[in-house]
Amino acid sequence: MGRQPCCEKNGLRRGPWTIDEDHKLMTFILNNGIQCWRLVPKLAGLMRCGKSCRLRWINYLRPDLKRGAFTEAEEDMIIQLHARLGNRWSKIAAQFPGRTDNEIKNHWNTRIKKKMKFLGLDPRTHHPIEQHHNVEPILKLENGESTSSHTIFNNDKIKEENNNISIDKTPTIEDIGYMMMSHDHQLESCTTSFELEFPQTWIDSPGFQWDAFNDPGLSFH
DNA sequence: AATCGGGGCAACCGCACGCTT
DNA sequence: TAAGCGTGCGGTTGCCCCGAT
Repeated sequence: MGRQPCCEKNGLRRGPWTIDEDHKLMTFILNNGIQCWRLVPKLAGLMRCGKSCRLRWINYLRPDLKRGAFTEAEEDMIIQLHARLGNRWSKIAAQFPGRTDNEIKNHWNTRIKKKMKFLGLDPRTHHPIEQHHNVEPILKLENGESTSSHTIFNNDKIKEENNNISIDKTPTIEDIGYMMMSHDHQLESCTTSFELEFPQTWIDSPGFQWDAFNDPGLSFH
């Protein structure tokens, strides 16, 4: 015997919530609290199923929700928690008061995953995608060519424009980020390459700037 | 100005789990 | 012990917005 659906589907509204529905749900919950989600829509006068009401409340209407973009510290923490917990979004969200599991999951899928791939890390395992440590993140340039962060870092022209960066050391993520932020021209030549530090150290770097990857001239694979 | 495509986010779906009967 | 029920969770979908063409 299969499970009963959580509600009768017939006659119930679906899709985006209206302001009036939000108002009804919020007023009801603030006045009466939540005893049984199945009863909430009936008592609140809503043509929604209880499950939909619960989701709307948790993800959008709760007064303690924190709005706005994720900070770099939050992103770093999400990555660390994901490495430990995997896709247990509710457990991860529990560490972020005011954030929802849905919000964190969406942020992971739309932003952090891409950035990890750029760093040569598998978002599922947090291990390098390649077997070797010298994984080169691949960048696509405006002119359609592909290159790597190594190439950018070792480009003579960029070196000239970033003379505050030593070329005799392994670049830090700050170095790469700085150079990528100022990258507004196409590469003309490649020079010697070097071994990158293990990518995980980039993420752990306290000065790591994700914004470095928003350079309009670059896109991620 | 119109169209297209991609990104981001809200919401839905189905399953799992724990509690009750 | 098994069935029913309510809720939570994670994956997926669909829609809207915005930038590019």
